[in-house]
Amino acid sequence: MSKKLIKPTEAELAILQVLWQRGASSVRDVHDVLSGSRETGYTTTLKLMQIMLDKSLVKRNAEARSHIYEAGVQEADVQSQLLSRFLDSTFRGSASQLVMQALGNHKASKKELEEIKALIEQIEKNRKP
Amino acid sequence: MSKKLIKPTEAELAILQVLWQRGASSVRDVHDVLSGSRETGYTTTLKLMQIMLDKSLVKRNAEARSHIYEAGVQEADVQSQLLSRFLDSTFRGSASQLVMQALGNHKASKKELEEIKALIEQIEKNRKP
DNA sequence: ATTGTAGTACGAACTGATTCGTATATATCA
DNA sequence: TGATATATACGAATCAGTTCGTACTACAAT
Repeated sequence: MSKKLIKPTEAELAILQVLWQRGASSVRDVHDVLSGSRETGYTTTLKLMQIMLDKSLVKRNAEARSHIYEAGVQEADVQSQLLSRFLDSTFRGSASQLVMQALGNHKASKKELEEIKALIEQIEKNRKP
Repeated sequence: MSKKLIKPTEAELAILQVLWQRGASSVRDVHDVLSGSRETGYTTTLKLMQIMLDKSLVKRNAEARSHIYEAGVQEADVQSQLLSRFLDSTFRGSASQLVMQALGNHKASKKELEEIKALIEQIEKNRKP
C-alpha cells in the first residue's frame, strides 16, 4: 500500500483543519469557521473544496442539495509528511534542533513536558538491544 | 528594533541554506551547490538572488565583476518565524504534538536525546518559582 | 405560480513565484 | 586584436494558487 504524496496548500490545509476538528461539514459550515480568520467570499471556499475533491484531499456526499464534505486524508499522515519537508528545508534535517526551538519558544504544559520525557525514555529503551 | 516579517519562499530558503552553510558566495557557487538537488538554469538562480536582494533577504558586495552575496537574515530568526507558522497551520499550535512526531519519526542520536531531556529539566526548573 | 433564498458549477481574472531568453558588459587568451 | 567565456540585468512567458462573478438549479414561502 503506497503512501501517496500529499501536499496541501495553505488554504487547503486550513480547510482540512476545520474538517478534522468538526468532522463532516457543509461548505457553509467550513466557510463560517474560516470567516473568523480569513476574509474571502463563500464561492472561494466552495471552489477550493471542489479542487480538493478533485485531488482527493476531501470526500463528499452529494445526495442532499447541500453537499457534505469530510477529510480524505488523515491528519497524522499529513502532519508527518509536512513535518518531514519542513524539517529538511528549514532545519536541514536536524530533528533535535527543531525540537529545541519548539520547546524553547513555545509553551508546553508540565504534563506535556513529562509526556515528552517519557517518550524519550521509551526511544532510548527500545534502542538499547 | 522591530523584527521584520520574513517569509522566504521554497526556492529562496534553499538559497539561504547555501549561504548560511558556505558563507559569502557568488551566484555561481550557489548555483553549483543547488544543481545537485534542483534542475534549473543559472539565470534562474541569478534572478532569484536579485529578487532576494530587493527584499533584503541577502546582501551583496558588487565591487568585483562577480558579485558576492551573503545572507541578510539570521538563520535562527527565520527558523523561529517559520516554525511558529508551521506549528499553527499544521499542529494547531500544539508544540508537544509536533515534538512527539518529530522525535518519533526522525532519528535523533543518544546525545541529542540527552540534550533535549536536559532542556526540559531546565524549563521545568525555571518554571517552579 | 412567483419571488426570494441558498446552494453548486465553473470560467476567468489576478497574484506571486519561477523560469528562461536575450542584451550587454567585462575579462581572458591565443 | 579578435574570439571565447563568463558575468549581470531584466522583460516576458509560464505556472500554481486564490479569488470572484455569473449562470444555473432546487427549495421554501407568500
